[in-house]
Amino acid sequence: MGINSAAAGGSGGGERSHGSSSAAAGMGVGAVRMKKAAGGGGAKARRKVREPRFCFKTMSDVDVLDDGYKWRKYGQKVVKNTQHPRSYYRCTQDKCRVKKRVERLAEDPRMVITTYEGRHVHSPSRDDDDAARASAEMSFIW
DNA sequence: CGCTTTTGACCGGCGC
DNA sequence: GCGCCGGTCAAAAGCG
Repeated sequence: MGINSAAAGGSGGGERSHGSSSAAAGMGVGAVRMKKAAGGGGAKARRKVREPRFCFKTMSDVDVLDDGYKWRKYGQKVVKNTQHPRSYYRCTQDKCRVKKRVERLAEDPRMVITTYEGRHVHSPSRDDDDAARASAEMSFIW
């Protein structure tokens, strides 16, 4: 078995609670930053309502599992609370601004926390190809 | 050829 | 008031 989802609460989903303490200083700090060359910075006003973020604990040896979407890595940074680097992924779909955050646990390198932010606006590719069922097990949870 | 990936730098907001 | 952290963007290079 390559995939074992231990989503705490899974669908229940109240995962966004976050301990808040640990990384505390940082969790909700610099999250909204616009372009750096916005031209003097200014004129920036985004929706005050943010998409809920779903945290999922996935047990796998690889960082990214094919959940049916295409992801493009756009950044990697190391967090203090974690001894491993955190990876940032973004959906490359046409209008899908969904963001995915992958963090590796220090105590359990084989366990990774996948945080999905935003909602997809198109259907997964797996609906067309059965072969993609590689993660069919995952779809059960979704 | 197209797309993806990698690193660095910068900034934003909060905390103390 | 200042420092700190995390997060995102930008560009370039390599590969299929």
